Amino acid sequence: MPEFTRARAYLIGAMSQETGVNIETIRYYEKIGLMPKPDRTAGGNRQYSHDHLKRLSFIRKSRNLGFSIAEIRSLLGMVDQQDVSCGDVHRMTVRHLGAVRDKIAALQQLEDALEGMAAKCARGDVPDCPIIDTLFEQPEAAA
Amino acid sequence: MPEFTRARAYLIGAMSQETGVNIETIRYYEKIGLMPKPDRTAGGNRQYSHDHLKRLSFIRKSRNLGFSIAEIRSLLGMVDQQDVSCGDVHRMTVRHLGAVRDKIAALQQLEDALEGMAAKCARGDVPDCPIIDTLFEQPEAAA
DNA sequence: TCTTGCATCTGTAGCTACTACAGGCACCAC
DNA sequence: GTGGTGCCTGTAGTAGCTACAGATGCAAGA
Repeated sequence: MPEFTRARAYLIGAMSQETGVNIETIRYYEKIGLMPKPDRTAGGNRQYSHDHLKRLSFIRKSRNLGFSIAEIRSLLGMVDQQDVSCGDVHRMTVRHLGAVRDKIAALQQLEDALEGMAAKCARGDVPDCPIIDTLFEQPEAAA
Repeated sequence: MPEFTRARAYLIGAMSQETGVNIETIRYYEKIGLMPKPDRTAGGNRQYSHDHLKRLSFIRKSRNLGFSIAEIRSLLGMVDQQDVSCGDVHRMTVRHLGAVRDKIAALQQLEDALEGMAAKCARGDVPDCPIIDTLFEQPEAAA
């Protein structure tokens, strides 16, 4: 990649285009301290460097992987302190993987229940719907 | 079930106990119009009937099945108007089932990606972490 | 030079579905 | 009458944005 590309400065619209992160979201990340305050042009517009771009792309990817803002903050904290221990990152990833698997299991249970309900239903214009009946049954013990 | 049980009145704490819905949440459902305003005791406490209990239990079950408040509102709207067409309910259920399946698929993709990342990682106290490297790669085209 | 139009600015309010609190009553037992 | 519990209202906080309003910046065309 040619040098001038790396040295280029980006306005917020370009950042948004390059990373797919909404302009408002970029400003929001700045506000909550996930992105550092960038330089400004003479007129007051934000001016980003290639490093900013890489960082925003990191955040975007991590968000896509389902990491919370708090988790990304710790990941970036490690990066910022140049104190990246692979063990720590691995632990966070595995913990997160566990949470994702739990979510999948819960949704699969839900899928089964919904399938069962849909199968019971006559679909027609009948007034008595087994789905509604199911939902209107006696309350169970508190979950 | 004996008649006196059906005729009994419940205070908000009892409603919460019977259904497992938080007291604050019950008040919140009243505020947003999902639960009707109940009678009050002389002292001003909410007093619920068995019908209220059934309705709240319906809401709770539907929430557990992942229906949004808006979806529950339409389900209850049909019930309230005694206009429950099984076809409509079935359509809502199937649409919701589709959304749940989409979410499962997305999470499974995420699971794969996280597994891949975790597997690449040496776990040790090495400074160069492949997980971080992966996340810090060039930005892709906007998604 | 003026105008047009797009990009960007700040700041605030809204979204979902709750949850948590503060400060105050009602009611009961002792 | 005092203590404890349950309930009341109203407001603010949570996550992670998104959507405005109203004011500028800036570049290109007439």
